[in-house]
Parts: sequence; C-alpha cells; structure tokens
Amino acid sequence: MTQQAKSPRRAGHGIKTPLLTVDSVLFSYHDKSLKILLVRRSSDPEKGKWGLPGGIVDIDIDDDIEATALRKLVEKTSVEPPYLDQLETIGNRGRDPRGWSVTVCYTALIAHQACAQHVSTVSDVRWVELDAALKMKLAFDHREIIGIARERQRQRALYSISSGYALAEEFTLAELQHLHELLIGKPIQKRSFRRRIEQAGLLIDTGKKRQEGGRPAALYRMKPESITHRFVRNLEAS
Amino acid sequence: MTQQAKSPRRAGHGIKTPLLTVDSVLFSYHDKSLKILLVRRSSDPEKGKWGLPGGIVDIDIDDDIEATALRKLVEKTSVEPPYLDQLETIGNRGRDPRGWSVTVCYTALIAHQACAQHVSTVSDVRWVELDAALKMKLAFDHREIIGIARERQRQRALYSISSGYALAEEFTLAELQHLHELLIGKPIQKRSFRRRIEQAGLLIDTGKKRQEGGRPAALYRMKPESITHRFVRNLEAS
DNA sequence: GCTCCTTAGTGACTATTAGACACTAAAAGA
DNA sequence: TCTTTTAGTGTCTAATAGTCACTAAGGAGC
Repeated sequence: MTQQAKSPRRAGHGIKTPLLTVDSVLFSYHDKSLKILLVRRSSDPEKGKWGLPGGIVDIDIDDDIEATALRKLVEKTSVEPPYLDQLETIGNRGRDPRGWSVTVCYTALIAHQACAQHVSTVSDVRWVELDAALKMKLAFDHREIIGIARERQRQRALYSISSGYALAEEFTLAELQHLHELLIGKPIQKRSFRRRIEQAGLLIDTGKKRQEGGRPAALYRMKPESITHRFVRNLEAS
Repeated sequence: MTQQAKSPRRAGHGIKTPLLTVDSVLFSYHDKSLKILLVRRSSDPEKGKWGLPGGIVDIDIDDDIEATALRKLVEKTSVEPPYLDQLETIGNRGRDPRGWSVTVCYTALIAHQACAQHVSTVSDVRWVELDAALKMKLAFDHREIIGIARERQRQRALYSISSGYALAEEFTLAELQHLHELLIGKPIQKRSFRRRIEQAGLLIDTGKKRQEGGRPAALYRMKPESITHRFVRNLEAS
C-alpha cells in the first residue's frame, strides 16, 4: 500500500488531478523589523503546526487563483493587501502526506497596523520575525517557500522600491531605507538611495513631518507607479 | 445546465480540484529570426487548433511539475532543452471550456538544430516566427501566455544573456547581439554589448572561427553561470 | 540662551559602466 | 591592389551609484 494511493482525486473522464492550494508569504515592517504572517493549522495534515496563510482553491467560490489568495488573506487579516505578486508554483509527490499536491505561492505586502487589531484578537495568527520564521519547523515545505520569497524580495530591493508597501501608509525615507537594508543584508548609501527615488519621482510628499529624537523627517506615501518602476542600475550587490 | 458542471473532478474526501496542465513557450533562434514551437491539437477541446506544447500533469508518471514540462517537450522535440524556467501560473473558470482549469507555464530555450530533424518529420509540430504566432488564433489563452513569455524575455535581455540558449551550441557575438535586438526591439551598441560580456567572462571561446562575407568571427559557447548572471546595469530601455 | 546630541537632508567629488562612433583587422572578389 | 563586407577595438562622453563631509532642525541639560 503506497502512500500516494490514499485519496486519489479522479475526474469524470478519468483524470486524476492533484490537490491544488495557494500559499502567501505576507510581509510587513514593524518595530524596525521585517515580519511575516504565520497561521496555526487547525486541521490535519500537520494540525497544530504553524504555516503560511493559504488553503485549497475552491472552484465554486474563486474566479481565479489570485482570488483564492486574497480570500485566504482576508480571512486571516480582515483586509486586502495593496501588493500581491505571484512567486512560484511548487508541485510534487512528496510535499504533502496526502499525495501529489500543488501550491501556487504569492508574495504579499501590507502595512502592519492595517491588520494589527484583527490579528491581535486571535491566537492562531501571528506575526513572526522573518529570520525567526526561517528557523522554525513549519508545515509542509513552507520554510522553503519563505526562503524563496525572501530571496526574491532581496533581489527586487536592488532595483525597485515596491517593498515599501510593507511599511505604514505614511513613512519616512529612513524607514524605507532601513527596510531595504534588512532585505539586502547590508547598509545602503543614504545619498544614493534618496537621489534615485527623488529623480524618478516615486513618492508623494504628504507635507507632514514626524519627529523622534532629532530633526523631524518628512512623511511620504507610495505612488502606484513605484510598484512597476525599475531603476536602470542596481544598488551595490552584497 | 451550466458549462463548468460537465466534468467535476472530485477527490475521495470531497474536494473538487481543477484540471492541471503545463504549457511551455519554447524559443529558438534560426535564420535570423526568433521562433517558438507550436503543436496542432489532436483531441478536443480545441481539436485541430495550434497551441503550446504541453499537457495534463500525470501524477502517476511525473515526480514534479517540471517533469511534466520536460516530458511534454521531449515528446514533441525528442530532446530536453538546456534552459527551462517557470513563467507564471494561470488558473480561472473561463480559460478552458471544460471548466475551472490551471496551467503552469514555462519558458524554454533550445538550439534549433538540436531538434530540427525530429520536428521536420512530423506535421503536427511546427516552428513559427514569434510575431506571427502572436497574430494567430491559438487554443485557449495560449496567445496571451506567449505574450507574457515574450515580455519576460525582453526584460531579461536588458540585464542577462541567458537567452543565448536559444542559439546554436556554438555562435558568434553578432548572432547573440541580434537575438537580443530582436527581443528588446531596438539596436544595441556593439561595444557596450561585447564589453560587459567579456568583463563578466560569461562565454567560452571555442577557438574556432566562422566566416560569411567578411572577416571570420570567433565562435563561442555559453558558460553555465551565464544563466544566472545579472549585469548591475541595464542596457538602454526601449 | 548656549552647548551638545540626535536624526534629517544636501553638496560635491569619485568610481563604475553604458553610449557613441570612428578606427583598425581580416577575409573575398573584381 | 582596390573595394566591399563583416569582426573587433580605442577612446571619449554621459548617466548614475559610492563616499563622506557638511548643514539643518529639533530636544535635553545647564
């Protein structure tokens, strides 16, 4: 009796299709650290373990795969993230004890306070520091998926500021730079970082200031085009 | 009677899973033009129409999704491509008349002559110029998928030479440059193109020369690391 | 108010890498 | 030998990131 024979999914015309799920790596920057959202699994398999927010594609409810990702994220956070990007699809025989299964993975970004209240009221959803999550024993292959998402965000940080959607709606340039430094893993030249952003006109100056300990810092908001903008030259690679 | 109720796929534990397929956009450079491989569909739905090489994931045969992509490409070309990269996964209710379906798409590159003989012996497999393919009426959403693959290759051409795997095993710098010009859609400065490749040491000089009409050109081969290498600065965007 | 500390923001020079383009090199054919 | 063709290079310019010291604007201690 082989393992994968436990629960074959069989179509009317005789095609066995694997289980199809969606998992999202939802990043958020808070308290000067980068966190991701983890969920405690309430049912088998891997019941009780922490894993990524996601679940099975419901072809009666969801119009497309992205709809599944959003539905699951809204279930856990109560809000839709402003950034959602398909990461990679992983499918093989061994990743799920139920047999051949496929997960379509997404990277999502959100402001921490947009969902802080909802998350703090439940015990099965938690923000975990990225590096800590990568050391945890998680359900299925979710740790690998987080690693892939992190690496992709690291690469992107060299030529894009789209990761700014992980900050609060209004943020300082110092915060945006620190987030990039966390992703890249080394310090960035303040001058280079600010110059290219200003020249490309990627942020909206709210006119407001925020102060903590020194000169007040200007508060900015993301322009929508900052999601797609690519600088022609990378910051120094690590 | 609704359309998507025709053939529900239902798991042992009552989960309806969508049809799961893989499609590959296989590029190859030949006769100074960029072509992709199309296949005439031999069965319904869309029987008789041309579409991308691919098919249904067979969980009895395939160990993972990439194995399906390779298996289908070998069926049509008789060889495995040296470059295979996951592109995007598309899944929704409307793309296949059989109902909710998902396709995991790949970009593949191969030398034309590696499979020319096999392809030329069958009538249901054909190389089609990329621009022509984008004007054809193809099965399902395959034209859109080709458009996505093309755009991704265009972007990559600005900071990578991995597309060189669409050339013959040994090629001249002029050929590699022309391929990049086809992808980017505008001429490239010869000096810039060659300088960065030489400095990064991405090619192997075979020592051989090939001549056609003027001074003989040196023949090169791809180094494996040229797949992953990213130049820190893009060529001029179009 | 004055000095010092802290964080924000800028001026100005250097370094790296692509763009431009004319020049040389090596072959064939008249 | 001259012309034509394609391959390959020398060299200057332009764009953009790196470096780092400097100024700016606030608070705290005195």
